[in-house]
Amino acid sequence: MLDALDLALLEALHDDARLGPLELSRSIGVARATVSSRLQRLQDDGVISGYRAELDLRQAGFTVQAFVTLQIVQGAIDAVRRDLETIPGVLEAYATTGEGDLVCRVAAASHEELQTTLLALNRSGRVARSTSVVILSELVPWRTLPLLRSAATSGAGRSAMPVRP
Amino acid sequence: MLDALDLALLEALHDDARLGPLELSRSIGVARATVSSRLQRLQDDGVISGYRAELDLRQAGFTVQAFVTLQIVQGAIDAVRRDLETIPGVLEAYATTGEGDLVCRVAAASHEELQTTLLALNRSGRVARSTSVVILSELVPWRTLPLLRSAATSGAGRSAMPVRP
DNA sequence: GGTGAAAGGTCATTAAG
DNA sequence: CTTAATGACCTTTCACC
Repeated sequence: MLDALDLALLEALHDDARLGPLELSRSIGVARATVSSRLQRLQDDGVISGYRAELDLRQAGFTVQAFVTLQIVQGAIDAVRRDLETIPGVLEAYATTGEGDLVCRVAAASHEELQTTLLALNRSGRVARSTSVVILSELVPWRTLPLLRSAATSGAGRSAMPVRP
Repeated sequence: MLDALDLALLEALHDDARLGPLELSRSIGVARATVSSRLQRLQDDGVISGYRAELDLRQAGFTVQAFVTLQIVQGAIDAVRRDLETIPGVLEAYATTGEGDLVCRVAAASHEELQTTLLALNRSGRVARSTSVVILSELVPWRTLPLLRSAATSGAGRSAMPVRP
């Protein structure tokens, strides 16, 4: 379980992943060695899975995104997954419950290009039916911290809150 | 438009956002100053929108995710957006075309907790109908590079020195 | 290219559960 | 007694001018 110090580290690194141990230790108010060991633990536990540069697809010219639900023929999920991997416009894909078997997220530079990508999906031969909804606007940008905050031990669980020397 | 050098930078930083200009210049094979100026341009253009630590929700204990489609009452989108922001389990939300007006992604530590979050969504009063599909497995992990590669000007190779126009 | 500043590692000491 | 945090040391490496 995460405590207040873990959460402070995650919050800081969520804003800027390139902050170093020294800067983190100053902004949070704990020793540098403490920051390092906690970060090591978070990485070893896999809570921090990596440090990534975030790319703005819109600024890169891909202004259209859509959620696509696919119904596929029995037992073809793995084949469809391989097909999806070869289509550049597919940003992510998940197997799901419900009427569709699979939901994927697609990006394109224009509606025409989106249509091309959707046709590529259907051309797979293993796709029985597809329905797509186009994203009009972003209401809540991607975030994970509120969820982590709601689960963190509120200070009583572990020892260290920032203590001034 | 992105060229081969931009793409190489984005690929490297997508793997590890904490690489510095020196290490980038070595792995790509261009001068340090070139890397710095290109990075500056990518950031100024907003293509690189930030450097973030990627958190693994599953490792943090949130093993359940779902896509939720909401139909809402006329003109209540903004009110619903504010409601969604207050619910920690909501990871992201988008206004969409189609039968639903809105699609959001929700995470929870268990099916019980997921149900609690779904109930919180419906309790909003402005939600007419909601349908949710639970994510069973991740078929294609989030990626943007294939799309960027497909659009990059396929000019100079990587061993040759890309020259800025 | 040179320089000042961090990163990364180790360790003895201290405090707390 | 076990676990964690601390501050201080070190060397190497990087970022900025």
